[in-house]
Amino acid sequence: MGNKITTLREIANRLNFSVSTVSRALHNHPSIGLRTITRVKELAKELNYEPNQTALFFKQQKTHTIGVILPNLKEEFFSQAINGIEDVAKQNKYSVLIGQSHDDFDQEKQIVKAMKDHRIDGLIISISKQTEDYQHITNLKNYNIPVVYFDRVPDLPEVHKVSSNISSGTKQAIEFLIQRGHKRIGVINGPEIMCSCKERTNAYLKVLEDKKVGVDLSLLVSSDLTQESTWEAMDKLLKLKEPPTAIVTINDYVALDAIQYAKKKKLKINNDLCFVSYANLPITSYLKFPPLASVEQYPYEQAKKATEILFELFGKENGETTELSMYNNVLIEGQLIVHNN
Amino acid sequence: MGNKITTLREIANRLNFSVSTVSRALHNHPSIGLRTITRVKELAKELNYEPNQTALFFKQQKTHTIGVILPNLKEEFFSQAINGIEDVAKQNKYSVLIGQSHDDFDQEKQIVKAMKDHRIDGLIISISKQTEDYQHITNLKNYNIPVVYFDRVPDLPEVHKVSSNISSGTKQAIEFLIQRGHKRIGVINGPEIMCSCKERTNAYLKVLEDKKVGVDLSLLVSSDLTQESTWEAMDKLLKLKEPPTAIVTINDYVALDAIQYAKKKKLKINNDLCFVSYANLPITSYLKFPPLASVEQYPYEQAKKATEILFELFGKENGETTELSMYNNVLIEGQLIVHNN
DNA sequence: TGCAATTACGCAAACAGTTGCGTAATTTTA
DNA sequence: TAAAATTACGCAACTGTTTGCGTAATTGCA
Repeated sequence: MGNKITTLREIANRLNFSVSTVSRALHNHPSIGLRTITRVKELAKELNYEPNQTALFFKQQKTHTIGVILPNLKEEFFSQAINGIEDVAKQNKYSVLIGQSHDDFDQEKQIVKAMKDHRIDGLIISISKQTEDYQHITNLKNYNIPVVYFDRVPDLPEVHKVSSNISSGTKQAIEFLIQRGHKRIGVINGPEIMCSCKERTNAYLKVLEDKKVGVDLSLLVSSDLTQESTWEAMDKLLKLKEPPTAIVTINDYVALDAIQYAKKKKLKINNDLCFVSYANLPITSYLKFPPLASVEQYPYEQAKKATEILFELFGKENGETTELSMYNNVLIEGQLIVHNN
Repeated sequence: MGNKITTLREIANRLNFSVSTVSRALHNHPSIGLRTITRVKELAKELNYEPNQTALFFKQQKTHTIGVILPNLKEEFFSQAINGIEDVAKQNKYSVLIGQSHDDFDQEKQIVKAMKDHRIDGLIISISKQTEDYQHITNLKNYNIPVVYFDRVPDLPEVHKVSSNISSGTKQAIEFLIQRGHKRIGVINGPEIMCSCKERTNAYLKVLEDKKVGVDLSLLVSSDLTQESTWEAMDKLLKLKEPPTAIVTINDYVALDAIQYAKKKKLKINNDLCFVSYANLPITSYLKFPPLASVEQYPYEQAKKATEILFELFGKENGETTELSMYNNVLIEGQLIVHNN
């Protein structure tokens, strides 16, 4: 089927009209006669004409495409986030270009560059755990590409971001454990460069203070989110003279690895040692030893909100948004979900 | 930062050259003098010139973008597949436009249309479980957009496809169960319109025949992959006068739901009732009651191979590939993985 | 019948880049 | 010193579409 793709010119030639007349006819421009409009539209339908979007994109300097960069799609947290993004994008007739950084800074930079070259209209990004330097991203404003960060957001004032309220989530988690009688509560946090981690630490300390529970800084350890690193963190905690009776982990995946380690050490999960984490992944319902509770962070809503903000930014475009108050910094409230199986 | 994006014209104007000279200078065209090349390149670097890819794409009628449509990203099978696609795309300096059909035929059609409008250079698709009619996809050849199906492939001869060898996988699964003494082996298959399901049924029947095990067709039930449907299927199987002692399910997710149901019925998993499934998801290692074994289907390799085929097709482009022998139909061998926890 | 108003359409530029062809200027060769 | 060869660059077309402006043809009205 050597079918040629129909263009305006094709239609114009066949009807002996100019390309501009055909274009206007298809758009019901008032300056075009009814008979002409009818003839053009008939032939257009017959030839199955569809405007070449790439030409349009090129002309109007818009690609109707948003870029999404996240650490990975394997974690259900992020695949749910994608749903939120896709839904909003679809409503606005936008397509989604996707890239996984695999938590690698260089890959993240590469993807940003590729997306910039593709002239995406905007970017939604959850930064890699290695990312400390945001130039490759902030640089996008030179290309008039707005950026909204979500979940893993940088600690910068002049950016748009949506993230989970780690403080309140942590408060819920720790208070839950204190209420159940725990006094030595360990924390397996993530890499310190992730700004949510500082927040988690601060919130932890504040709750202990408020509740008059003594603080022991050796209960605070961190993992780079790999299994080995989590096991090392567990090792540190369990080797303390007074090991914790409960552990809060940065997310469910780390919790799973930590639980596995505890099991290997013959500890009774949620008995000798309780776990609470963040994310509340659906798979936990099938798990042998799920965390006792998990802070639901509503990835769909976070991502949806981030995308909505991006589309708002498309609307503005015009003036300088240099006023600090113009930057969105949305916090989504998490909620502690207690598992009962 | 009202930074304008630098164009060839900008450089040309500043140096009093023509746009074409600048373009050629940047490409080291032999007809351009060395001094000119140097001056142009200097200014280009200074102004941070980067060619407008959309203009290029438009001119060469290529978008350097491949579309990927799959049922969802939530299933780890598909998110691993995406990795295979992304890796090959990246090597070829291509970007990936993604869309989830959510197993809905209409959404699938919509996404195909959107991607066609975006003039993707090629499509990789794993069809929705509702899809019986492939016109919206085959129609893409009118736009010279090659398509490669993977995993969930249609039963058509004149298409390129990569899928798992269900027959051999099923053979391994059933023989494994027979070897362990099972004689009444149930099957929870997927919707009949999925062509892998027929294959699974046929392979099942063939193995039973080869091994001289009697066939009872009431042991063959199907689920539409939702939890409710799987539970109904389980209900049918367990209510048989002679219920099965082992069940093979179409994938791990269905297995998990089936196992949950069996548990509710107070059956001892992998004791009263054994499960074997397909996919071998990593999460099963954390599970309370994982299937006894699962046929690994290598989604990364499947998707990678599909993408490689797509890029080969980009190479051809030229003549009609109407010869049936020209169509790729790759089967990836699965392997039964026995879990031991 | 002549002039204004209206209708109906085409020309060309614009978006950013590439490229065949043409040509002026310079250098080489006879 | 004139012709030939080479060097160095510009013009214009092309990708498909939209749109400001201009103009020819038709109609209305006096």
